[in-house]
Amino acid sequence: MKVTKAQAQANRGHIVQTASVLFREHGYDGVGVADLMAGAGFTHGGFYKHFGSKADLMAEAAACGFATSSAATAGANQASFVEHYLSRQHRDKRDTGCTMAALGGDAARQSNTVKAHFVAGIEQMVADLSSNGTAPSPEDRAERLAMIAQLAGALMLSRACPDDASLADEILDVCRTKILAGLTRHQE
Amino acid sequence: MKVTKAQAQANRGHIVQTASVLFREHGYDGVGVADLMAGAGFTHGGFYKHFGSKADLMAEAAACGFATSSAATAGANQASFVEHYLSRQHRDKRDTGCTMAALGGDAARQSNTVKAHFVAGIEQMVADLSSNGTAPSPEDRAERLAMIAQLAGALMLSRACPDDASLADEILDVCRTKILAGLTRHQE
DNA sequence: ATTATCTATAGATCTATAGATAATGC
DNA sequence: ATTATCTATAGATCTATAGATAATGC
Repeated sequence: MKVTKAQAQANRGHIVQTASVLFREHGYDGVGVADLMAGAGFTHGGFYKHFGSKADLMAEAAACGFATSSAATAGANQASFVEHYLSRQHRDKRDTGCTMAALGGDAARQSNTVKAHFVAGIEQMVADLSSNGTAPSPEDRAERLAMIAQLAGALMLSRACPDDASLADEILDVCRTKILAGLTRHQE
Repeated sequence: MKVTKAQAQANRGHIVQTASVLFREHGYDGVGVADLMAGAGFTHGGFYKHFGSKADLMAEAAACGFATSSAATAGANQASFVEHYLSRQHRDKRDTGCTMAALGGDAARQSNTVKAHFVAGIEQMVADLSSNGTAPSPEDRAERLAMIAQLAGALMLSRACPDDASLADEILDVCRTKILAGLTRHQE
């Protein structure tokens, strides 16, 4: 039954990663501890040897979700990032997509610990959207924060439409057009 | 125990209205049938004489939430609507605020019936933002949809920050500035 | 000896239903 | 006679804990 310390740590990490996926798919309240553990390949009893509570795992899972998104984002230029973010593929695959858009609404109802990870995730995205490593000017920072709000809002609203509603694609399309136009205007 | 037919209909409406508030505050999964009925002043057993299921009520509550928002929105000019939408008061009072921002993320995980009410709610907001009764031009429609996505995203992300995070206000401020600048530019 | 995981379960809560009650509506 | 509401409960599920098991780590 017992495993090596290294394996136990790996198992713990796997639970966090599984949770970050299942929470994005079903919401914080939509998946139970037993589901999370079963998804990671364990029985639910062992959960509390790894985490103090479900709320503790929610915080770690948020950080994990932001970290994987950031790894994928960093390095891409802004235009291609926007194209991907507002793609139908991203909208239709919530479980591995942006944590902000999938769980931002849920986060408002969670503890400050969970919320603090959302602040860090948003700041990380602002940083990832910098072409170089230097801190952005106040104008650039404002521009990026406003863009992030529009991206997350567009994705959330598009996902709130039934599959057959033309509005779902329309929201993505109008926001993509408008944001990309803003980027080229800004580059001049 | 029994009440008049008119009173029963009024009670039903009161349950829907209470639900639209409690759902916005706690999420669709965060409040149970017993809580909803207790909030409206009833015991939970009577619920199923009014509604077929909790999911049925969720759809009606969404429509109710959008209807009350629309009644408050219609008539205001775009700038003052934006000022109110991105105010700290609106952010800090989720239960009677915009249903889109409070439950958009939850709606993605609900039935197409619930989602259809979100489409209707978004279309209603587009219509309410028209100064006159005529249908907007494609350009105006795109402009409004993009603005709605940014408004809802900004509110959602601001609410996902801890109370003491300066980012919460910053998100509202940068989006307000940027949207209002766009409105005046567009009016020229 | 320690501990990661498993089996089993306590206690609370959730959706939904059944049957009683008491007032309306014919 | 009908029915809106209430009391009570069934059956499922949820978070968390207790104790057993079996392998690691000293």
